Amino acid sequence: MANLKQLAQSLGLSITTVSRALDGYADVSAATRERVREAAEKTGYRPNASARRLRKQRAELVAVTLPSDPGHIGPPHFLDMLSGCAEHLAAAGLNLVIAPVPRGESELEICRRFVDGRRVDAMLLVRTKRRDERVEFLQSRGIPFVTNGRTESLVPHPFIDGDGFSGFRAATLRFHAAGHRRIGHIAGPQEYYFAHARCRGWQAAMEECGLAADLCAEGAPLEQGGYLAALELLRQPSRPTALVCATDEMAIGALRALREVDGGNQISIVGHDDLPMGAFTSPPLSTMRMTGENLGASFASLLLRAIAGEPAEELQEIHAIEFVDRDSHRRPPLAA
Amino acid sequence: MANLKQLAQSLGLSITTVSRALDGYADVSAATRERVREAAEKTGYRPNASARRLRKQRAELVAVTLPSDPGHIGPPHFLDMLSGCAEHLAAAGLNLVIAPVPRGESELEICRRFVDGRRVDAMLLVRTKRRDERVEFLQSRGIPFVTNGRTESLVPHPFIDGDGFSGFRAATLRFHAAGHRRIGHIAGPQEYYFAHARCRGWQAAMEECGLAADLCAEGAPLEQGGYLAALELLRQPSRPTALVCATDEMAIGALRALREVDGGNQISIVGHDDLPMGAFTSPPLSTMRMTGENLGASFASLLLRAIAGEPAEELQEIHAIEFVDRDSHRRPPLAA
DNA sequence: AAGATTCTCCAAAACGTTTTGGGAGTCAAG
DNA sequence: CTTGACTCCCAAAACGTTTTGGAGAATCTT
Repeated sequence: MANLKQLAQSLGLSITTVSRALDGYADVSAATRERVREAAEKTGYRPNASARRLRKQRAELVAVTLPSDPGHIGPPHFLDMLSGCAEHLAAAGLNLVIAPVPRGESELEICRRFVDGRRVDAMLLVRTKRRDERVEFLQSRGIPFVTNGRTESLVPHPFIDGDGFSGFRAATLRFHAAGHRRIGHIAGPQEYYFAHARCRGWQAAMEECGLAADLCAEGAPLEQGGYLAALELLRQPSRPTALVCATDEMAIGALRALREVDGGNQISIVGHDDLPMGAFTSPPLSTMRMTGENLGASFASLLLRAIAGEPAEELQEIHAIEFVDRDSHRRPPLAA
Repeated sequence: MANLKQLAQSLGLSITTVSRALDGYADVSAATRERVREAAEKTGYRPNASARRLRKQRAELVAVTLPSDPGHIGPPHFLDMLSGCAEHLAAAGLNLVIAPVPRGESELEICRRFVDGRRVDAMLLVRTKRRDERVEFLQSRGIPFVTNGRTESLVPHPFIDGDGFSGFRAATLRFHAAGHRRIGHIAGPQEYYFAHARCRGWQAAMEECGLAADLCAEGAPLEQGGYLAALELLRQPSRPTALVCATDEMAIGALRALREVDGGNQISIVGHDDLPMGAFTSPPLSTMRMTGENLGASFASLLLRAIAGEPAEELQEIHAIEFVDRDSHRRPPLAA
C-alpha cells in the first residue's frame, strides 16, 4: 500500500515498529521483522521519498549544471560520464538531476536556487573557469561539490582534471623532437582553466626549446573558432609547420583551414579530447585524452566522500594525458 | 533565513500570512505582501523543497531512463535533447533526473523504484521496444509518461517519433529511381520499434517496385553490427548495389566493410541520424534525420500536458524524415 | 444603527516519514 | 522479593511547508 500507516494497521503494529523493521533495526524481533518485510514486499510498499527527505533533512539529490552554449554542451563523452556517475550515486541512494541554465540566467543563479532551496546535497560543476563564481558561492555556503576541471581558487576544493599542462608541453616537445621549429598553438578562451593550462604547457615547451612562443591564436572552443584561429596563424609571415590545438573541435576547424591554403596539407596538427569523429577526418586526427576508466564512477565517489565530510585536499585527482596517434601529426617539419 | 517560521517571527506575522504573501494570494494586504517580499529577498529565503513536495504531494521531478548498453547510450543528439527538455521543465518548476540502469537490474525495476517511491511526477522513456514492459507498467500505474519512439501497445500513450517507415520507404524508392535494383537493408534489432519500422519501410518500397526484399541483414545498432551485417550481404551471390542502413553508426560500419571488398567503393549507402561524424567519413555519409526544432522543448511540453491530464491521443507527434545528401548515396547503380 | 460584506490575518491540521525517549514484559542474579 | 539488564514494542515529536476554516475589524448597505 501507499502508506506506512496503512501497512502498520494491516499488520496490527505501530508505524514505528514497521519503519524500524524495514530499516533492519535490532530492536524488533526477527519474527516480526520478517513478517513486516514479507507484507511490504507483497504490497509493494516503498517509503515516500519526499517525506523521508524532509524528515532526514537530506535531498538525496545531486545536481550537475549544464553549460548552455548551444552545440557545446560539455566535455567530450559527457553523457557517458553522467550516466556512470548517476549509476554510482544511485547505489548510495542519490539521484542525479540535470540543471540546465536557461537563457538570460547565470549559472550562479541556478546554483543559488538549488542550494538555498535545499534541493540538493551536493553539486557537480563542469567546465570551470580560472576564477569561477560558482565555486566561490558554493564555498561560501559550505555545500559539498566537485568540479570537472581546476580553478585558481585560493581555498582548495575537490576536482578531477586532466594534466593539460603536461600533455600540451609533451605534445609540443614531440613536434620539436621531430624537427619542427615553428609550432603554433590554437588556444581556447583563456578564462577557462583547461584552455589556459594547455596554452601554458605549449608556452613552457617553447621556452625550454629556446623558441619564441608567438604563434598563438585564440578562438571559441568550436569548429568555427579553430577555423578562424588557424586562418589567422596561416596569414603570419612565418607560418607554423605544426599546430597544437586546445580541443579536437578546434583542430577539425583548423583542418578545414589547412585545406584552403596552399601547402596546408603539409602542416602537422594535433588536438585534444579524442572525439569519435576524429578517426574519420582526413587526415585522421591525432589527439590526446585524459587517462582513467569510468570517470563517472570517480566523480560519484568524490561526491560521496565530499558529502561524508572528507577534506578537499584528499579529493583532488589529476589524470595524466595520453596520446592517440593517428596521421595528422606526422607531416614533415619543413613544409611550405 | 532558512525557515518560514523564523522569517515570520522576524516580521511579527504568522507563517500562514508569510507563506500566502510569498505565493501572491489576494487575502494579504498589498502593504504586508511587499514587506514580506522584501524581507524574503533580503534574507535570501527559499522554501524548503522537500517540505513543499511532501505537502503538495508532488515530487517536482521527472525521470528519464538511460539505456545502459555501453557506448550506445541513446538516440543521437540525446544530450542536446535532454538539456532542452530540462530547461523547459524547469520553467514549470520541474527538474529532470537521470535514471541509469545499473548492471543486473532491468529498466522495469528502475521505473518501479521511481514510481512507487513517489519520486517522480512523470517519466520520459527512450528507445522503445515494440512490446515495451516499461510502457505497460506505467500504464498500469496510471502515471504520466512520454516515450521517444512508438510501441505496439494497444492502449495509446504519448510519444514523439520520427516517421521511419516513410523515410526508409522514400530512401529506397530514391535508389530505385536512380536505377538501382538490388537494394539491401542493414537492419537494427527488430524488437525495437524504430528498427522494425525502418525495415518495413524498405520492404514496402521493394514490393511497390516489384523487387524481392531478400537482401536484408540484422545486427546490433553499432558500428560493429553494421560492419558484420554488410559483410553478410556482400557475400551474397547477387550483391546489392545500394545499402539502406538503419542507423549512421551501422552505416559507418558498413562503409568499413565496403572498403574491404573489391568494388565496394562503387556501392551506394545511406544512413539515419545525421551524426556529426558522418560529415567526415569517406565518402561523406548521406543520411536522414527527423525534422523539428528543439526536440527537448517538445518533450517537455508533452510531459507537462500529460501531467495536466490531457488524453494520450492528443499527445502524439510523428515527425517527417528529411534527407541529408552528401556523397555516399550517389554511386552508379551498375556496380560490380 | 443593524446587518451584510469585505479585508486582513491566523491557529491548527495535514503531508508520511524517522527518531526520541521511554513502557511493558521476561529473565537472571542478588 | 527486589534489582538490573534485556527484549520487544510504541506514542509522540519533529522535519517545513500549504491549505482549511474561520475570527476580528473595518467598510458598505439599507
